[in-house]
This record gives sequence, structure tokens and C-alpha cells, in this order.
Amino acid sequence: MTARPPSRRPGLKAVAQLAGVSVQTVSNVVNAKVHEMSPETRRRVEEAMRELNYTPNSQARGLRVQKTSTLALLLLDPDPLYLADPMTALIISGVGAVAREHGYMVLVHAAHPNQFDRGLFLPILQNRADGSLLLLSGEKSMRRAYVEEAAKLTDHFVILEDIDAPSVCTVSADNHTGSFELTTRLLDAGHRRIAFLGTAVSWPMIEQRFAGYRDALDAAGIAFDPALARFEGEWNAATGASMATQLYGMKEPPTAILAGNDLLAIGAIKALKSSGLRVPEDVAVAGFNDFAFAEHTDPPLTTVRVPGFELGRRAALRLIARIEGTETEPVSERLPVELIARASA
Amino acid sequence: MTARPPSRRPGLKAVAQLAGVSVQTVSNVVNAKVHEMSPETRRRVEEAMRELNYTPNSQARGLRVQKTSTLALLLLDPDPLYLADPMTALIISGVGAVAREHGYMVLVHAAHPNQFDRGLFLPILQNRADGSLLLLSGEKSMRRAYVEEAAKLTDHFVILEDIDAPSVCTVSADNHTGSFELTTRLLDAGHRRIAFLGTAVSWPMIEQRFAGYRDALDAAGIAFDPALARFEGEWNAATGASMATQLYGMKEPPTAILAGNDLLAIGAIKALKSSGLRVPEDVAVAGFNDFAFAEHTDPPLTTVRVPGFELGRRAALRLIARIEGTETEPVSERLPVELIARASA
DNA sequence: TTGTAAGCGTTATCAG
DNA sequence: CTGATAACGCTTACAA
Repeated sequence: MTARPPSRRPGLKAVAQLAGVSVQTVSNVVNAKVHEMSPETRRRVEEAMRELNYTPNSQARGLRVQKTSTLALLLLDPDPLYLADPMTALIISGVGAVAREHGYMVLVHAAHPNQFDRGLFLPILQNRADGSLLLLSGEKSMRRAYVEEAAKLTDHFVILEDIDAPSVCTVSADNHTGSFELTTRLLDAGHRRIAFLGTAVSWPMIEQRFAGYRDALDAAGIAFDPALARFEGEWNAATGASMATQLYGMKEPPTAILAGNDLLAIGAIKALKSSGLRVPEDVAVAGFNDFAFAEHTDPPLTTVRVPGFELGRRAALRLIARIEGTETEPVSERLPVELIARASA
Repeated sequence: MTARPPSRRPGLKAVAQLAGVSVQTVSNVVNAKVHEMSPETRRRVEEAMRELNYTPNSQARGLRVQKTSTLALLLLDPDPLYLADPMTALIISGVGAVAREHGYMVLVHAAHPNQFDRGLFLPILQNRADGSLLLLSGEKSMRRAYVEEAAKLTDHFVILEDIDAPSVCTVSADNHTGSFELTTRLLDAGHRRIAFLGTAVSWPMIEQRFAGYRDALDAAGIAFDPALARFEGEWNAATGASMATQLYGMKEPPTAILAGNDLLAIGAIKALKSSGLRVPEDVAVAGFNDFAFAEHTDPPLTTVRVPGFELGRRAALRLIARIEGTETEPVSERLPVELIARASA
């Protein structure tokens, strides 16, 4: 058996021929301009379309009308497993759901955050998408550069980050408040030395969580000890374990750990337990995101639920509104998060 | 401030004009047919391209050469959170990595498995992609119908399932062997009543794991007890917990549980523990997939690691080979899995 | 080596 | 209400 090339699908012309009308008429049927023809003609055309299994060629149509009906999801992620982070996966799912409802497709494209790479915008530059959703990691200045580049190309983009720029659309979760509340909870429980764990590569979410943590400390009049804040490795349990181990090698170790993400938290818990410490009796540990497993760790993880799916949904809705001109003013939307108090902290 | 439409980007014509050459020459430069012109001309053209930030319009080019340089990832998933399953996310990441290396983009499109929906193939029907990767769930007959439909449209597709059809390309993990080994391990530990947990919606992976389980029982001469096999709900911990609870309400409960996926497993463990049973002393529990958290549950989860990223990679490589005509014979590839023995079973 | 013209499948314009 | 024709941006003959 030998590979068969993709069979050329029938075009408007073929349908027109079969129905005995002009291509224009067929186009009208396709585009539901049905009032411009006799019912009989319409019926014949529709039958011909069915018979040939006709589907419009979106490249041709797009070329003509300058529209792709595609949303680009642009990711800046250090990890080739860019979707390994469940939060990213949830966001994409949300985007996908809205896209489908509105007749759009989703193109996923990623680049590495190490150096500025204009290639991230290839889907836009090559006219493959009508707009884009930006999910960025890396240094703040780098992220800024990407946002500026995006703005240069088109207004049709939404940033999944609570960036401080009035002229762009943003959709984000209120990580600052979530972190503030979580830290306050720890302070209320009597903790005074609270550590914070983040990743080496900067993420907007992490920055805000860190800021919320510091603000809560300030509000309680507790001095921030830089030795208790660690930013290493990536979003995984091993990193969390290693940072926790370091912290508990200190002369004056923390009594609580706020991990920037549930994966870091479970790694920390594991490391602590294997050093003979009890959670939460000896050390309280809290995470972020409320991943599926958080309820089932031992002890169950106290964390902050971030509405990833909803984040993706809202961002996609905003983007489509921009594309279709329904909404012209840039809007910044911040979704509430929810403190999930379980046993670990 | 009011929304600015996407600024029309410069075309070949604009570049040609600026460089003082014909569009043809510019096209030659773009397509690296550099031997067909003087170095000086080439330099001028390249400078003009840089100056205008020229990028080829892929719709126009695609229309002309009948190519999109896009791979469609087609998912049949009951869950709107279709990417919530980390395995799917890993596969997509692998596809994305290969796609980028080879100059392709990835279009993700999903449909529900309840009833046959030709719309799953929209990316192909509308000429948005050069080929597709099929990740299907649902009844076997339904999956078969999709495969047949795909085959009708083009040879350019790869199925992420070990389907028994000689004329199609497939890339899969050896779930059967993994499950066989895991079950054998339980049998070797003396277990005779081993339960199996799956989801309500049928998945190829689950079917093969179930088959491996049954074959291992057969090989050991243990009769299969249908009361010990449950297929309910979706891929989440709550489902696992509910099925485990049911099983331990039986007169003659199992002594071991083989969960079709780690999420089901942690749910089961939680339910068992809260009924006062100890894992693994009273009940052994094993999962599948080796998700990031598996190492950090209590007790650490015995499971089978499935190379999701690699699965995506290989499938994408195969698909690109088909598209580019490098490989014409259909190939079936089955990747090895790895038994990860930890404390839970 | 470079330029000109046709056509990919569609929609928009405008005349019948 | 219908049909011919041009144009979207590009590549591929073919002609200069």
C-alpha cells in the first residue's frame, strides 16, 4: 500500500456545476444570503453541497476577507513540557471551549523566555490568526517587551497577566489577595517565620503571590527576612523538596512555608516528613492552585484555588469581542480566587 | 482610546517596490532560491524585507501551494476540561515540540464522543491543516467510525491508539504489557482478589490496561470476577473514591486495587484510609501514568510510567513524514512503559 | 537574471 | 434574483 495524497476537495465551482448555477449563487447559499435567490435554486445548491460533501476552504476565504477565525494562544515557557503545568492546561481548555462556541479554532504556539524572540508572534505575522492570547513567563522587562511588540502588530490581543498598562486588555486571577489571605491565615495561627518558595524563572503569578505575602507581613508588622524567600528550579516537586531541605538546614528555620504552587508544596512536605518533621504540627505548608491532587495529599493541602478554566474562557471572550469589534475599550478583568483551608496549614 | 484594526502588513509587492525589483525576485529570495539572482539584488531585497518587517502571508501561500504547515490535533473527549488530563497535556507538548522544530504550527480541536460528529475533522475539511493526530475516547465502534472517516479524507493522519488496522499509522504506549506486569506483581505478592477501576467513557488506554489485567489473571489461573471491575465517572479522584467505597462494601472485598489512572488511585486511597484501612497493609493500590504527584502521595504510589511527551513526539514525527512523503508505508509504533514500584502496592 | 501573467478558492461589485 | 469579473497575496510557468 502506498500513501495517497490528500484528495483535493470539491470547491465552489464543482458545486455550482453540479447544481447548474454560478459560483456566486453557491457562495450566497454558504453565507446564508438566502433571500437573494429562489427557494428552488437554494434547494438544488444545498443538495449539491451535501452530495459533494462540500466545506468552504478557509484559506481562500480568509485570504479574501482577511480573517482566519483562529485564535492564537502564545506561550512563553522555559519548559518544553509547556503544558505540563495543569494551570496552563486549564487555561487552554477554557480558551478552546469558548473558541468552539464562537466558531473559532485555536492555534497553540510557544517560545522560550531566555531571549526575545519575535517568532512568538509568527501566527499573527503570517496571518494565521485574528488575535492572540499571551501567557508569558520570564523577567518583567522581557514580558514588557513582548507586550509592546504585540501592541505594535495589532490591538487584537489579551494578556493573561495583571499587567499595569491601561491600554491593553488583561484577564488575571487575584493572586495578590489570595496570597495575602493565605499569609494572614498563617500569621493568625501564630507563625512569625514564614518562608516563600518560587521558581527560578519569574512568572507573573509568582510575583503577585510574593507581593501579597510581603504585604501581609508588612500589615502585621513582621519584618521580611530575605533568607526565607527562595526562587529556584521549576514547577516541580523535586524543586520544592530541595528548597525545603535548605530552609530546614538554617539555624533559625521557618515554622511555615508558603509554596508558590501545589507541586512545590508537595515536594516540600515530602522532604520535611522524611526529615522527621510533622506537617502541620512542626511546620505548616500551604500551596497555590488547588490542583486535582491537593485534596488527597497527606495531610490534605491548604491552598488557593485559581479558576484556570474560567480565566481561559474570559480571556477568549474578551479577545473575540475585540476581534469582532463588539468591545473597543481595553478592559482589565481580575477574577477572584478562593482560599481552600485543609489540614496542612 | 479606540480599537485599531490589525494594520495591514506589507506584502511581496511592497517589498518589491521598495527594493526596486519585481515580486518574483522577492519571492525567490524568500524561498531561498538565491542562486537565481545577483548578490547585490539579493542584498537589496533582504534589506527591504527587514525594513518593512515583511513576513509571508501563509494563507496566500497555502492557497497557492496547497499546504498549511499546520498539524491538527483532534481530540474526542467527554470533558470540556479536555486538557485537564495531564497525559493529554504531555502528548500535546510533545507534538508542539516536534512541530516547532519542523516549521509546523499546531491547531487543537475537540469534539464530544457522545455521537458521531463530522465536525471533528473541520480543520482538515476546511484546509486548515496538512494532517491530523487523533486522540480518541468513547466506544470502540465509535472510534472506528472516526478512523474510517479520517481515512476517507486523507492518508495524512496518525492515531494515538494501538488500533488493529494494518493500513493506518499508529503510535501508542504498551499499556497491555504495563498492566500485565503490574497485575503480576500483585499476584506475586499473594493477592487473589484484585479489583480494576476504569471510567464510564471507554478509552483505548483503559481497554488495554483492562485486557492486560485479565490476561495476567488468566496466566495465573485466577478466575476473573466481574464484580471486581468497575467503570464509572471520569478521570478524577472523587470517582476513584466512590468506586473504592463500593468495593469495600462487598461481602468479599478485594485485597488489591488496580486503578486505571493515578487520579482514580489517589481517590481510592483516600476513601480506604478514611474507612480505617491501611495501604498497603490491608489493601494494595496501584495506579497508571506516574503523574507528577504520584511520588508524593501517602503512601507513594506504585504505578506505570507512560511516556506521554514521547508519544506526542513520535506521532508528530510520523505525521510529518507522511505529509512530506518521506514515509509512505503505514507504521505502527508501540512505546515501552515502565513499572514504577513504590510503597502503595 | 529579471519581469509578466495566470491561477489557487473565495467574496464583492456591478451589470443583466 | 442571477452571473460574469476582479481582487485578496502568493508561486509557478514562461517570456524577455
